[in-house]
Amino acid sequence: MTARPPGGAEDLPRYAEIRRDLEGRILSGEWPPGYRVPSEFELVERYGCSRMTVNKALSALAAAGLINRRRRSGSFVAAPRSQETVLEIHDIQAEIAATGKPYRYEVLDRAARPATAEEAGRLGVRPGAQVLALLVRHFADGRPFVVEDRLVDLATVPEALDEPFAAAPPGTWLIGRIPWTEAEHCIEAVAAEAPLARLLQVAKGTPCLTVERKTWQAGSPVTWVRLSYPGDRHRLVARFSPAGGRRQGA
Amino acid sequence: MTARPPGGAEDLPRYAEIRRDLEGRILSGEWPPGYRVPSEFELVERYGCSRMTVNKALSALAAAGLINRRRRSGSFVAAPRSQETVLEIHDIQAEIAATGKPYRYEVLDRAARPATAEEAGRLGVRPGAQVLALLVRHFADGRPFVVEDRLVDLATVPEALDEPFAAAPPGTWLIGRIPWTEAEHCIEAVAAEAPLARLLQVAKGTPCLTVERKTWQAGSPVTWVRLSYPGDRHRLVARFSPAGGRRQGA
DNA sequence: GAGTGGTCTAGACCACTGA
DNA sequence: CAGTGGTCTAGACCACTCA
Repeated sequence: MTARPPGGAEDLPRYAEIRRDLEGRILSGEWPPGYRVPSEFELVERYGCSRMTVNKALSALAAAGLINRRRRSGSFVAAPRSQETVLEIHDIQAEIAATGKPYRYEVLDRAARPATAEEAGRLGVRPGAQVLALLVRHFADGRPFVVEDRLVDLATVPEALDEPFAAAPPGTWLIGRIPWTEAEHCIEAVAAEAPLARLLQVAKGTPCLTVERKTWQAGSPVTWVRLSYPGDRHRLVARFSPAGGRRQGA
Repeated sequence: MTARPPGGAEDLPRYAEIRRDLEGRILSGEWPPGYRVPSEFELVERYGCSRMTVNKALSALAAAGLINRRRRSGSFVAAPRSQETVLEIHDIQAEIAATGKPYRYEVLDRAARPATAEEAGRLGVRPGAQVLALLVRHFADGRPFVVEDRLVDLATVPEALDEPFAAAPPGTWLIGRIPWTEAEHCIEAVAAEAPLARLLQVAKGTPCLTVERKTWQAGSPVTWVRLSYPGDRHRLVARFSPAGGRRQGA
């Protein structure tokens, strides 16, 4: 029963072929939400392969959220999910480098000190905990690109205390040094206050896109950062396809 | 060789246990980027299980981007990835309902007509193609929450032509009716022009967060939508953990 | 050539749960 | 109780690629 389909053997592994086939029926609407997908045994017969192979295809579909599986009942086409997107927020240096424009940054402020109440709340440490506060401005093509306001928890990253961030900006330095296990992002539109407007060289009140990120490692705060982009010079773009093509790394 | 570890049998399946173990070593930094993970055969011996089981754990880690696998060479801990987040953008009705505030919407404009050049560019159809253009305002607690500017490709979704969107707003109607296979998002901060400001009942020039989304089904455009939120009333929040806890459905 | 991952098989036992 | 998925085994062949 290892016969290949004579027509369109597309060189995909068997399980991928099966997955694509089932996926096509779901995405085309031929199998609407709630439809009961054939059982593993039925698919084993239909495709002439072993159960493990069919199972691999079905598990992938379940992981992608296209079907729900229940013992004894079977597998059912899932209701369409909420619009979802994977937003990759790159290292700023890499982001600017990708545009081909010359990159430069300057550390405007750098201070290790006990966290104020507000900073402690942002970073998720107790007030008075030692933090490293940084203010960095990044330039693309000589123009201000983004202002970076950062707090680093010195309890989690003590080696940051002696780092001058002369060779690499804090974001680049931190990534690749501290593996993070959890991150929370908050994206909003704000009007530039006077200090920010001055740093970005825009008029006061200019809409800015801010990305706030809090990062943890195994439950311990690592860093909090707010990136403020001039709204007319930056946008976040993301493309997503639900059929599981996520994560191509690097 | 089916001996269970005597200490902490956590009731996880064997492959999940192995995965967690390896993941812990990677995320803790014990196995730094570039480190060569033991081969499948070594892991088979170490954990006393079959190769398929080890393979399942390693495949999951590779899918999550924590390791790279190369034939003949082995599996290697991947370089930390760019900061990434999964942003779920919910149906507006559901989004407001989640806040507990009363929800209401009104269709301000609804016209089926040939696409202008600009509209055709947005939606990805040829100029003159029949589209349904919609302008909808959503209210939370009686206040304008978001303005929805939408184009629907009538070639892909002909049934939209006869839909008055009286029972449900276009977004809700479309989702659950048209399975989408690909979406592109663009998020930016803009100053509200006069018409938008009037609709949102904010001052002209107020920073607004706009989310533009283009949706395809198997290569055919489905809909283009721009959602404009007053910046001081809305933010996008997302939490992400790289260890694979994505996608809990619904 | 040999080590590695990629895939697949033909079984098996179990847990769960709906009829 | 019987059907379903969840997991696992002990092999196997192959493709690739580094040494």
